[in-house]
Amino acid sequence: MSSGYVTLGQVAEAAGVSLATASRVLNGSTSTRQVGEELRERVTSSARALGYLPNASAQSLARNSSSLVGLVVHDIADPYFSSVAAGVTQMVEEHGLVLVLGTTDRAPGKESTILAALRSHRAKAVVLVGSRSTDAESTEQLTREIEMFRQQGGRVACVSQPVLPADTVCPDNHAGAAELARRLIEQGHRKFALLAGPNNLSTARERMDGFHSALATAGLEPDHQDVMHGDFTRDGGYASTERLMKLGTEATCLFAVNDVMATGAIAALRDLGVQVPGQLSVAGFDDIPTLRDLTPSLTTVRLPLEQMGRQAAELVLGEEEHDEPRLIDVHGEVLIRESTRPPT
Amino acid sequence: MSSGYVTLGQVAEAAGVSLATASRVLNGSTSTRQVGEELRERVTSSARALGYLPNASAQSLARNSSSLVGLVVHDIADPYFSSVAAGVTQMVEEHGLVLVLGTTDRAPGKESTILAALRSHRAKAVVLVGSRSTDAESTEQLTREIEMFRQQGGRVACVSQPVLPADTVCPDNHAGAAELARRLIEQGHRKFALLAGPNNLSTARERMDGFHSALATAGLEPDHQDVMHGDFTRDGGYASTERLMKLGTEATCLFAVNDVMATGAIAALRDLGVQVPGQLSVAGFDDIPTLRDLTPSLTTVRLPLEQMGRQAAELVLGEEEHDEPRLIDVHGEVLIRESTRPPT
DNA sequence: GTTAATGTGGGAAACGATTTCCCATCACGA
DNA sequence: TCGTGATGGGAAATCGTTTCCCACATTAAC
Repeated sequence: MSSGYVTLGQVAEAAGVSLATASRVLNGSTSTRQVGEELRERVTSSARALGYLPNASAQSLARNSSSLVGLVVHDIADPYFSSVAAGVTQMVEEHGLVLVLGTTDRAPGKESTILAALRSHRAKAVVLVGSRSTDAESTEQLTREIEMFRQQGGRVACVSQPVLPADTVCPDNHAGAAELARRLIEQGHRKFALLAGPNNLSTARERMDGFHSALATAGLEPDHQDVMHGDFTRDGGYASTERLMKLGTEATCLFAVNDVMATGAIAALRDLGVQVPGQLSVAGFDDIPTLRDLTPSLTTVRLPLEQMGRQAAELVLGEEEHDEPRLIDVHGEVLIRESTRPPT
Repeated sequence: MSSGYVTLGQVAEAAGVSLATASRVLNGSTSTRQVGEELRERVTSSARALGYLPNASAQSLARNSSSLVGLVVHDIADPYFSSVAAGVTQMVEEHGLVLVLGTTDRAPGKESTILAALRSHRAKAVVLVGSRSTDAESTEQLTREIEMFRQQGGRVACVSQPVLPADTVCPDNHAGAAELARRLIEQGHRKFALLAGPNNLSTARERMDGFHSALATAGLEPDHQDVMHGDFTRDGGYASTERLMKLGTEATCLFAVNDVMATGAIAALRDLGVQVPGQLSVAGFDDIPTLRDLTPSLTTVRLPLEQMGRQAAELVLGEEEHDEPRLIDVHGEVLIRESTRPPT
């Protein structure tokens, strides 16, 4: 008591039963095994009396599986990730499991490191969020790591990473961006500037491609559009926009491939004295909840971020063990708001 | 190999040494024990060759301590918490440890549950973030749980929870709010409306008290100010503001005790057709990074959220074991921006 | 009235590491 | 040559649970 730990042995002793019996009782009846009503009562009551708390490490060791579930994101302060994380967290706790959060800081090898740690802890499952750079070497390493994780009985799901061999919840970036482009063209825009993010990120690339393909369909020459690459962050958007404006552009509408960059773009334009949407329209992608109160409100493509997190978690926490990877397609809804308007 | 696991025993066998020696090598020499250079080499190389990954559960069991560090927040999607979380995460990973994230959803008993789970996992430390309701019963239970956590060798730090018996990183809410009030009075405001949040939350209460005390000092009657209580969320701020305006107020400035509520307030005012700051000034508290691009930009009190997270983590991950709780006071910097201006 | 089937409980071997003893071996000085 | 340390390495206990397997009843079946 003084030193802190109450073991199952002590509970068993106090209840006058064997270790095995005590374990059986506390595990909520191991399958078909029955334990007498009276003994069951004796065990539970002395467990409660002693304040017994099972040693999770010992359980994991014996069962060769823990109650840990991993979640890997690039940056938890980024509202995109924290929204998805909220969904994942919710489901994980609902299942009575414990969430382990790993952040990569967008460093290439970090995911593998985190996955190894989860493997070492015998984690039940892991949810990988966010498109990664398509760097061949680290992708290969990650794939290997995922394979090992699976072999150890762990389950893997991804959000927005269609490349990886695992269950995936993925927004239809291409269609969403294309639809957005159509709507903007409908508004009268003909010349666009694109804040494209890092060009080796699948998400960024898909959104750009979708946008471009809609332009092509409308008979507009994608090649004539200005494209700026930069960080997927608010500051990245700010910097890219500054660069863009310094270079000069004829665009009447700026499409940032995510809301966070669009926010940076609007800030940059304000600092440069460019009216939004008066002189330049701005559109984003994601519909980040925290950014919904921006003025002007962002025209964007709404993604159910939290729900995507929940779905991904369900994919790995659910009963059924599928053998081939499942893909949940998420539809994005175009929202035309104040930040875009027909060009003058 | 096929079934997935490589144990230390296999590594030892491959290297032709005993389990003990292999362990000593891989633990980086247990204190004074030396292992021959040649053997050391043989062990590490066959560990690498076999792809040995220590079983964290087994290690925890043997050492009676794991590499897990807990972080408890109310809601990870709330940018206040995700900012602090980013700081904590950073330090935890820097120390080569693994972060466990628990969220309470603002439910009273949840923290204790999470703490018990961490105890069960023999977590090294835990950081508790966010003021809790001053509900006597659950506070007592939490205090007990913290005490047990400590007895098991775990360390505890809090952010913004000055009540609890543990190392704490706490903003000086009173002083910050008071300073803000002074600056607003300086601008010419005399009549304020307060969005106070839940009135049993220490943070909300302190900020309100600080604000009020500055008013009193300035010879203004705090009692004459309008006060609205409500959720600490964006929607809570929105709802409270609607109520406030419906009731009517003579205030020229609205102080929301956090930025998230202030954002809701501005949204509500916009929907009601009230100009900010033209007809009504609005001020917040925290300086949430994601909300810095709001228009009008928020007058607020800047808190170094991420740094606070880092400091809390350091408190509990650092070398020295202090016996009496330390308190790190965080100063908030008043930022007068666009959302407030002298009343007309 | 034996035998089989069933239901209950305990004993003891895992699980995979760490760590404490204890035993070789070797070198060195007396 | 014989202690006497020092040094490197192995055997085994230990951590707290789970679980396989066996023993003993009690009852059912033939």
